[in-house]
Amino acid sequence: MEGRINRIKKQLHAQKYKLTPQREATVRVLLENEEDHLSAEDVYLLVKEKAPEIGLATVYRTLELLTELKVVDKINFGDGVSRYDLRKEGANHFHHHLVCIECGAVDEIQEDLLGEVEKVVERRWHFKVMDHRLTFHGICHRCLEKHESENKNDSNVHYEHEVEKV
Amino acid sequence: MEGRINRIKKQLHAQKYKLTPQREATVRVLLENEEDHLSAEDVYLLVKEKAPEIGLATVYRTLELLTELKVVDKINFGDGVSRYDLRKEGANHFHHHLVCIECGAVDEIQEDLLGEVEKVVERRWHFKVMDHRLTFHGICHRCLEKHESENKNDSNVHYEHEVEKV
DNA sequence: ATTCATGCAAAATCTTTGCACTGAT
DNA sequence: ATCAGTGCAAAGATTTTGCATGAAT
Repeated sequence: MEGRINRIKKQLHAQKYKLTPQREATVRVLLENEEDHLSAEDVYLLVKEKAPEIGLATVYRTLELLTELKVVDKINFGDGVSRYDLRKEGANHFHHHLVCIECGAVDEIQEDLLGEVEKVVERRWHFKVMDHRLTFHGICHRCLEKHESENKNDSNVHYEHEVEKV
Repeated sequence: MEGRINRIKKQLHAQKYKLTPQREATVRVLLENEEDHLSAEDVYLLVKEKAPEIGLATVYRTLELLTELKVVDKINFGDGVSRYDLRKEGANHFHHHLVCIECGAVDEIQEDLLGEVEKVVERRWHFKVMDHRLTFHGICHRCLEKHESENKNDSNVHYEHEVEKV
């Protein structure tokens, strides 16, 4: 982990930015919650635990900076907030997401599934692909399993019979 | 076009909603600007031309309703606003987008390029895919062509020689 | 009459900005 | 002394909500 912080530090220096204590605390929070998709507010609250004096505006400014440097990706799943997702080191593509429409869980796919598709796009649409965003909406494996066990007992439930409230 | 409006009307009625004049005006604007990716504000301004008394809140409520009915898709390209994109009739998948990072143009791909990829996701991640969002970021064919003609004259420019300001 | 939808304005959210101040060269 | 970076509060922007009014059965 120290290694990754150091490399981010170098990236900052290369562009004449400093790794201030506030920025470092923010980066650490992102590294420690790599699996999650934190909003700016989420990051702020977590950073506050280590560095209580930090301001929300600084968090926003840091996240913007990290987005510029492509250390994180700013994503949007359709609720009103932007979320920030650390890039895997050496990843030249943005990983994909599986959003469960039942429980809201967001899982990640690291593999690049789009190699062939990108070739098609470059050839057929004459479009130079630099990056991509791919999100699937559907039902996650956990919810699917839950349904299977429920269905053992529910196979002849009739919702039409629901009692109307008077 | 009248046919499409009628079908949308039926979809509304099926869910006990009415096609009020305001809703109809909103739908017409969407149909007339099918190629674009209008924000709520954009829609509001266009609807106002036909029905000047309409309120912005009604436009928001109508767009929300149409999103629920899957007549439109609510999308987000990362600027702060939601955009609304009419679904092609009969399309069971959401079309893809090509966003140019130079000129900002957004082109659409109607073809479904993800059939194989979705099968992989369902098998390998045990995830039931219901819908997807795919956006490529890169350089569109217009900008690429512009570069090619510029490069005829620019092939030996050296940016390192830029003069520093004192 | 009742119910659904509307317009307006106010409120709520999320994000950005202005400004005075601090801390490191 | 300079200058990037910070915290705070205010402003901005987008979207949602409360409520009185209006239209349609």
